Amino acid sequence: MNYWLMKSEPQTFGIDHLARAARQTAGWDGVRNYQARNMLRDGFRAGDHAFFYHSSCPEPGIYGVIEVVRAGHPDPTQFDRGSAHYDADSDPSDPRWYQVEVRLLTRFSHPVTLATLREHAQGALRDLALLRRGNRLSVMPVGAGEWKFILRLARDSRSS
DNA sequence: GCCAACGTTGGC
DNA sequence: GCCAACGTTGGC
Repeated sequence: MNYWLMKSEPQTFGIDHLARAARQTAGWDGVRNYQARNMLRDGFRAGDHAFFYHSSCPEPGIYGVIEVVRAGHPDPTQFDRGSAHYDADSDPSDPRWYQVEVRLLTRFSHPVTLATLREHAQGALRDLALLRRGNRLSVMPVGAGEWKFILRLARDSRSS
């Protein structure tokens, strides 16, 4: 099983949206970055887990855990003229953009904030892609050790 | 709203 | 292929 971190702006699609979705499942669409696309297409497997990260909001951080229920497949919004993510240059016979389908597993009662993650930037989370300077990837891998460590932070913040 | 950092575009 | 201009991301 692989571990990931997936970013979204809660104004657009946050963990509450996923919680209210049918079967608490949704396509993670709209990713328009080639490096992220490659991970969605080639790296994600059904059964993988991911942190749901909220960006560009009052309290950036990890708000819960989601599970990949369907591996990479073409993102339908690229062919939808009405979509903000429509891509006129994408060829249906050779789609350019991919999505995965995710299901909500756990919503943390308190988020693991970016500030908390940064407290460990020199320690257990020194290799976390999220904390790398200038990182703008919306999808990124998380190591097994980092995963466990962050889950522990979530548990600790719950009891505080 | 500001700004740093990065990706993409397009002229050459 | 280079690189300047531009657009986007995302924290603050």
